[in-house]
Amino acid sequence: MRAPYGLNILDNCLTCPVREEHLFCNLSVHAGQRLNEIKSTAVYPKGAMLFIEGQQPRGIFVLCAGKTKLSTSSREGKTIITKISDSGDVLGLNAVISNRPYEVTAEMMEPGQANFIPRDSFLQFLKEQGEVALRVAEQLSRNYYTAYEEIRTLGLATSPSEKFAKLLLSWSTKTPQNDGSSQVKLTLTHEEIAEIIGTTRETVSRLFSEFKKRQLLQLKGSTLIIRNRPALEKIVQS
Amino acid sequence: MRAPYGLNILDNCLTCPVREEHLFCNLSVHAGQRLNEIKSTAVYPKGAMLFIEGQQPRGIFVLCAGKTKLSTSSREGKTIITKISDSGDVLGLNAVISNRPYEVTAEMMEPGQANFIPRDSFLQFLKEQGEVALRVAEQLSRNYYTAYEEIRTLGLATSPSEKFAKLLLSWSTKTPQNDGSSQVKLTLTHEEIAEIIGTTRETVSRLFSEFKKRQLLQLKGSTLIIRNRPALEKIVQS
DNA sequence: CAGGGGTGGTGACGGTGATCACAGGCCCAA
DNA sequence: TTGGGCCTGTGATCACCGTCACCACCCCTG
Repeated sequence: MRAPYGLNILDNCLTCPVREEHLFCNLSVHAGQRLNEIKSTAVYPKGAMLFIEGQQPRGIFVLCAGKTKLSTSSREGKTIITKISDSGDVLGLNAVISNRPYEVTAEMMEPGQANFIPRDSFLQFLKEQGEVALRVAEQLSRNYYTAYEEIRTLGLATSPSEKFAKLLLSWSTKTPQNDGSSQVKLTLTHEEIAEIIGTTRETVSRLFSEFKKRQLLQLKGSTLIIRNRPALEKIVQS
Repeated sequence: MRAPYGLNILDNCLTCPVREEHLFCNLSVHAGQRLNEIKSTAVYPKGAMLFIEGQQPRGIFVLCAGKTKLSTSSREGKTIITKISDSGDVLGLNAVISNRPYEVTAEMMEPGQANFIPRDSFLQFLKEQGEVALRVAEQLSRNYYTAYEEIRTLGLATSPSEKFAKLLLSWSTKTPQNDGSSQVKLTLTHEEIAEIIGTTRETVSRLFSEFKKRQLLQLKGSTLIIRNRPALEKIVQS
């Protein structure tokens, strides 16, 4: 019996869309074998925490199925979501490489599956496999650019509407239609969107109303239709 | 004739405080020699731009003398300063490694000197020298954590006073005195501080007044005396 | 079917910080 | 000495958005 998603990193690689950033795709046969020896697979329910901000790094997680919410919180309970990770993403890499505590909390947003590689085995693996070490450096560099984009969003955009528009655009680019609009399945609550753009649930709610009124977007059930990208880009301006 | 600061990376290494994060200190003799072959040194006036956000990466800069302001701007002209770099720091590393445009602008805040290593030579150098590649990965990882700290500051701290207190504390930790206070030479204008914490010059000015009144800090000429760290920490709370 | 938890809409209110405006200070160069 | 930049302080104003409050859903599960 077999889960519909691959239980094996290499298998999974074959089924997932080809993206260079998939750290462990297209490895040499030998490296792939070693990888399968040191990894273990687990299934997680919705709400499961892969790791929590501040914990010592136990290892890295390679997401096979399910979305994961990466977030960081202040003591008073304010939370910001820094990234929604998807199948194929590698989580906890920075913490493991630099041996510092996990800088975020990783929580499953839906039932899913992940491969786990313990820290020691992984570092050992890296020493043996030069080609993978290079991939890791590139991945770290990508993570850095993502973080920087976040800084620009939080620091340069002043109004919530600007950040909201930016978020909509980032969704929209993934599913372009030929008529200029695009559709996205909306899986986030207003609360979660608020935590992404750093505002309150009420404000997000009002932003949806406003943008609907201004014909920038449209909601059909849980699918979000983004009309008028140019207008959104004008709001963003940066 | 010789500048007071080292013209040579290795010389400079000897004169600068010993910190592991100095990428090119304590290398093997061979690696050091290669490094000196591919580097070139230049002196820069105040206001000089080492590189500008969006440019293709030409190479990395190792700062020998002078402070550098790293910043990113939006189209409308709003600017945030993400870091003040000091002697010993390596600039442009991420861009060079990942071959993406510089993500920030680096501007000399005072006259200074830097070693430049062209992209191609540097990448070649990395391939030859495994030990340095590892250092680079560690440095990238440190950069990432710095960026993350920035995200937490911008995203989680709500009021300007919170961010201001946080900034003061980050200065204060560098120069602890035995009585709990600490002194810092204040080299930034209110405008620049505003760009660091993402607010306006006027607000910074008012914050200084307020904090002086509350006995949190004191100004003697251009030296800033930070009294009462605990109170500042209470303001930060996160 | 009722009850309840999670979610979404919307009104009212008030604090806060951005914006504008202006005045005084400092430093350097002519 | 006298300008003219830049920097700093501070008042007045006002839009905006966070906060609180409440209600209407929707979808469970009992």
